[in-house]
Amino acid sequence: MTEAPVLLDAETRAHEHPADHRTELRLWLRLLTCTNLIESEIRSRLRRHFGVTLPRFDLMAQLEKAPAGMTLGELSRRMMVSNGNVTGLVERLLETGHLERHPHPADRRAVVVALTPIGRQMFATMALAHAEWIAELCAGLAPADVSQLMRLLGGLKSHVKEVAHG
Amino acid sequence: MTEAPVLLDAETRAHEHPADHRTELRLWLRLLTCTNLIESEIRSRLRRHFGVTLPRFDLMAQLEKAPAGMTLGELSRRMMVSNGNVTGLVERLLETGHLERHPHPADRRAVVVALTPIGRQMFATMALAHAEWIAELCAGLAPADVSQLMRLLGGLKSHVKEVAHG
DNA sequence: ATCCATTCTTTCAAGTATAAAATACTTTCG
DNA sequence: CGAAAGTATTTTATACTTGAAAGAATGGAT
Repeated sequence: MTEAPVLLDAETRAHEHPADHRTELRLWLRLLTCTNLIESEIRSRLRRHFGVTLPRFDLMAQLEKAPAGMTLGELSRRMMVSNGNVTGLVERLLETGHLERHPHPADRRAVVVALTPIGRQMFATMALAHAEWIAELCAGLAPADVSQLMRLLGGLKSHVKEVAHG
Repeated sequence: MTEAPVLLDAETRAHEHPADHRTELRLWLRLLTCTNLIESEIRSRLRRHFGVTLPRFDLMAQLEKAPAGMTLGELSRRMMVSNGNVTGLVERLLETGHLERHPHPADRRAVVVALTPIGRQMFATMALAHAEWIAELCAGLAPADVSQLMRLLGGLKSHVKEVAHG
């Protein structure tokens, strides 16, 4: 079974000697760990300080950026979650008075939801704390590290989008 | 409202002029987006190719690394999810014959679960595909980028752990 | 030997999430 | 106009997840 060493380009080599991709796996694991650590810390602080869940905070954050409101489908796309999920989240936020519904001016299928004044006020308070928490959690990185990370993750993000949807 | 410029250390400045932390927020958003994009792509491929959910794959991946099996608590810690969550996942994997239970040799409170031969075989197949998918999704990064990212995320991870638990 | 804090698992309720099918509406084009 | 194609939302079913509480077992201290 011994073979003479042969020069091969990268693609051929990958077919002949299937790489174990160990490095990429470790990177993915670390990326996942970082995200999970931050996310669960934020989740528990939101609950402790404001009695709010992270998905609800995220939904309100999207609406804050659209003062005129947004359709459920638009919310679903921006939050990168399923339609049915958004329906349920909106229902609960309507009950608590943070959101209000309007008919879509042009499209009778669509519903537009927007923050109520109370919801907007509530979100403003939470967003301030949230930004400080994120900064605190990222404080281990020097400013140069932050921009390095932005750049590298930007490249990763656009490549993943290509692979996934392209 | 004009003020004479004053030299302040970082902490004082943060109190006087509460920073908006825009950069850190953008970094967090991008980190989250990258993770979610990859995760949902992997999730849908696992379902399409193997009819398996990501949580179940993750659980099997932990058990693969411990041929003698593992207690539920240990699984819960390594997967960074709640105890009750693991109980449910294990139940379903027992039903499908991928896992088996043994009493813990020394501790009667604990339950040890391990992959069955079928589970191990199944996981081996999936793990191979999974590693290739991750490598494909990371292919946008040069090898130097990968190690840069590893280093930067490593720093972030340890700092977050300190802030969260320390 | 008994108490007690801790650890391990299960259970429960509420909430979050997906996928797939169903329903309702709009636009386009014949 | 009216059918077809496409878009928007809801519904349904199932699965995942957490947080909290409860029960069983352990190990150490008295």
